[in-house]
Amino acid sequence: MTENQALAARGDLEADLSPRELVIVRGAYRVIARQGGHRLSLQDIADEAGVSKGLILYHFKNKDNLLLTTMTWALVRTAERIRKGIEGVGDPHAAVQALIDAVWIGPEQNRDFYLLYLDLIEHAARVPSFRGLPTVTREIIEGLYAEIIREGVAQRVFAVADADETAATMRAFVEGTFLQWLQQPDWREAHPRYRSRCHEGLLRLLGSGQPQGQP
Amino acid sequence: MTENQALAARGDLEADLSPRELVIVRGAYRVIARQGGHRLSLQDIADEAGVSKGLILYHFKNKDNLLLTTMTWALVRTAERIRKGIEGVGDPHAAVQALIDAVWIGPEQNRDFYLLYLDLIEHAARVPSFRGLPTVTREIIEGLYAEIIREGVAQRVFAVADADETAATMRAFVEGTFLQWLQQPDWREAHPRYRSRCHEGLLRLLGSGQPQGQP
Amino acid sequence: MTENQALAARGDLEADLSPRELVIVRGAYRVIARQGGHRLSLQDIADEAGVSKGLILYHFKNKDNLLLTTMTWALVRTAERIRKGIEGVGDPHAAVQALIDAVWIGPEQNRDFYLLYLDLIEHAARVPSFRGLPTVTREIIEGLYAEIIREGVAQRVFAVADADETAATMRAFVEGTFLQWLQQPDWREAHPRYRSRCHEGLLRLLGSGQPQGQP
Amino acid sequence: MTENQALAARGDLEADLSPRELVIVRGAYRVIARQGGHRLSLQDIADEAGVSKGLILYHFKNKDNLLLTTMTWALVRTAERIRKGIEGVGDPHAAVQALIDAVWIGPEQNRDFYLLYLDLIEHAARVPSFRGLPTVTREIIEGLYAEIIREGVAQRVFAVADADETAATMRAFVEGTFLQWLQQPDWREAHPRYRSRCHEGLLRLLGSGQPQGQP
DNA sequence: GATGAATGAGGGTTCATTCAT
DNA sequence: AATGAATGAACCCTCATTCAT
Repeated sequence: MTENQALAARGDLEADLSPRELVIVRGAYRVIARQGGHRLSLQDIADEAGVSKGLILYHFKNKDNLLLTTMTWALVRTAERIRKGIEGVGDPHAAVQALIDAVWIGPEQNRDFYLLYLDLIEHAARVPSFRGLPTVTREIIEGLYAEIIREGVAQRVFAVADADETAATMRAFVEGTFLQWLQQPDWREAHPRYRSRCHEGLLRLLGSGQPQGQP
Repeated sequence: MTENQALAARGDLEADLSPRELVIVRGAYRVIARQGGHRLSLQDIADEAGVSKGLILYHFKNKDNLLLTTMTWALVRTAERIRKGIEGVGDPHAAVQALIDAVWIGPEQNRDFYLLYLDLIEHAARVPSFRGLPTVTREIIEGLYAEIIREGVAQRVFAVADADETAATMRAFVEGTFLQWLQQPDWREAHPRYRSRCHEGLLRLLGSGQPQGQP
Repeated sequence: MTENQALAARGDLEADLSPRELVIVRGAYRVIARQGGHRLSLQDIADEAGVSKGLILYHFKNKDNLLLTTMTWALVRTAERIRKGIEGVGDPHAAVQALIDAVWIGPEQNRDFYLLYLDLIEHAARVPSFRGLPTVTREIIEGLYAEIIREGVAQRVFAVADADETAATMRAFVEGTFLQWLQQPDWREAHPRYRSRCHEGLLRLLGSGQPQGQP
Repeated sequence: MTENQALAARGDLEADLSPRELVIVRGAYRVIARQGGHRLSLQDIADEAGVSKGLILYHFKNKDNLLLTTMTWALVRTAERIRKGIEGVGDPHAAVQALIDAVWIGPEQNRDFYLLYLDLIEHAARVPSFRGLPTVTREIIEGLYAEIIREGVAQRVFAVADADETAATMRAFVEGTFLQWLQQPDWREAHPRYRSRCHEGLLRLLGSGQPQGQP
C-alpha cells in the first residue's frame, strides 16, 4: 500500500494548530461527541478544555469555524489511523482484516466519531462553509479502499470490474453498517457482531465471500 | 407479500392526528427538511403551517414532542409507501426492482427524508424521548426486506443463509448508499447513478448479482 | 401661521405606536438623554421602562430600530410643540418671541433634546438606516421658520430676500447657539443668557435688530 | 493679530507626544473620523496606526485617555491652522475672508473634524474627564474671533457693541452652519454653498452685511 | 380552540484591560 | 519598549414557554 495523496496533503493539519488550539479542538471533539454539534455552547467547550470562552473566539474567530476545524481534525486523524493500520500489508485478505481492525476500534471511539460524522454531513448539507468537507473525506477514504482493491485484483484474489466504483460501494456499506450499529440500544455489546457483519459484507462485495450455507 | 406487523401497529398514526395537527406536522416536516432539526424555531413552523405559535404548543405540548411526532409521521409515511410499492409483487427480482423504485423516488424527496433521518438518529442517540424510534424503524423496514428475501429463497432465486441477517445487511447498504449520495455536491444529477449502484449492490448481497467482467 | 405639511405627515407617529411601545420609547428617550445613544444597553431601557428586555426586541426587532423610532418620536414631538407655540400668532415680532419661548423651554428639557439631537446627527452620518432623518427634520423645522419669515416680509417688518435661505440661516444660528450652551459648565444658569442671545441674533439675521451701540 | 494666550498654552501639545505616540494619535484621529468615537475598538486603532494593541495602552493607559488626547490634539491643530491663516491680515474684511478660508478648507477635512467635534461635545457632557475640553476650545476659538472683531471696530468697519459677546455669537453661527452642512446628503457638493452662506451671515452679524433687497 | 404579548434564560460575540515574555 | 495571548464582563439577540384574552 502506497502513500495516499489526499491524506498526505492534509496530514499536517496538526502542524497548523498551536498547542493551545489543539487543546481547544480536543475539548471541542469530546463535547461534540457527547452532546452533538448543535447542543453545545462555547462555554461547554471552554469548560471541557479548561480555557476561557474568550480564548476560543480569539483563536477560532467564531463557533462555526471551530466546528469546521474540529471536524476536519477528527476526519484527518481517523483517516491517518486507518492508513497506518493497512500500510505495508501485502496480502489482500489480510489487508481487509487490517482495515476492519483499524475501522472498528471500539464502541466508545466509534460512537464518538460516527455521531460527529453525522453532524458533519448535516452541516455540509446546509452550511456553505462546510460544503467542501465531504469531498475531501471521500477522496481520502475511498482512496485507501481502492488501493486494497487494486492490490487484490492484481493478485487475482478479488473479482472486481471497477476499483473506484467498488471502493465507493464498500464505503457505503461500511458507513451504512455503522449507521445501523449507532441505532442499537445495546451498541456497546453489539459492536463485535456488527464488526463481523461488516467484514463478511465487504468480502462478499469484493466477490470473495464464501457462499453462505455451504461447507 | 403480507401485511407487516410493526407497520400496521403504527399505520393509524394519521388517525391520531386531527386535521389541524396534520397541517402543523406537514409544515414542520417541510421546515426540518429545509433547515434541519436544530436550526428551526417554532415561529418558523408556525409561519410555514400558517398557524400561530401558541397553537403548536397547545397541540403538541412542547417542541421536542412536535419533532418526535413529525419524525414518526415521516417514518411511517415512508414505510407505508414502500410497503405499497412491493406488495403483490410475486417475482423476487421484480420485487427488488419495485423496492428500488419505491425507495429511490426522486432527488428532492429523498434528500428531504434522509436529512431528517440523520437528525432522527442524532436525536435518538442523545435525547431520551427519541430512544425508541430507531427500533420501530428497524422492525418495519427490515421486515419488508426480509419478506422479499424469504420469497426469493423459497423460489431458489436468492442464495442466502439467514433472511433476517441479510435484511439487516441490505438496509445497511441502502442507507449507506444514501449517505454517500447526500454528500454529493451534484446530488440532483447523481441520483440515477446511485440508484443503479444501490440496485446492483443489493443483488450482489443477495447472491444474485452478475459476476462483473464476465459475459 | 398655517399647518405645516411635512409635520402633519408625521404628526400621527404616536398613532403608530401601541401604548406599550410608547412606554418603551419614552423610557428609551430618558435613557438616551441621560447616558447618550451609545452608552446604553437594552437592559437600561428595559429597567427604565419597567418591562423585560425581551419585550423591547419583540416590538422593535433590534436596538437600532428602537433608537430610530425614539429619535423620530422626539423630533416629531418637539416640532409639534413648536408649531403649536407659534400658530395663530399674527404679529411677526410676537411670532419670533413665541418661537423663542417654544424652543427655549427649559434647561433640562433642552439639554435632553439637544444631546439626543447630536446623537442623531452622528448616527445619520454613519448608519444607513438613519440617513433620512435629518432631511425630514430640516423640512419640518425650516418650514416653520419660513412661515414666520414670509409673514414678516408681507407685513414689511422683516427685510429678507429669500425666505427659505434665511430660514436655513436662522436654524443654523439657533442650533449653533444650543451647541454653545450645551458646552457651558453652568448650563443651568446660563440658559436665560443664551436664550436672549439667540433672540437678538435672530432679529439681527431678520434685518430687524436694533443696531447695537446706538441709543 | 497677536498671539492667543490659551492657544499658546496648549501649542506645545505635540512636544508632549513622542513620535510613536503621535503615530497612534494620528491613527486614532483617522479611525474616529471614519467610524465615530464609539464605534471603534483599540484593535481598529492599532491596525490603522500599524502598532500593537498593547502599545497603545502602554502609552495612553486606557481608551478614554487616548480619546481625550486625540481630541485635544485635533482641536489644537485646527485652532493653530486658523490662527496662522488670519495672523498678519490687517484689513478687517480681509481677515473675515481669511477666517472663512481657514475654517472651510474642504469637504472631507471639515466632515472629519466636525464629526469628531460632535463626539467631543457628547463626551464632555457625560464623561467627567472630558469636561474641561469645551472651555479650552471656547477660549481659543472665540479669542481668535474677538481679535478680528476688535480690529474691525477700531477701524470703524464693524458696528458691534461687545466684542466677546459677538465673538460667541459668531462661533455659534459658524458651528451651527457646519451642523446643517453635516446633515446634507450631498455634503461634498454643498460645501461651497454653505461656505458662502456662512460668510454672508458673519458679515451680517458684524453689522457689515449689505441689506438684502436694496440696491 | 386560538392568538400573540410577555418573559427570562442562555448563546455567540465584542472588547477593554492585564500580564508574561 | 513592545507584543499578543488570555481573561471576563457586558452586550445584543434568539427562542421555548407561559398566560391572559
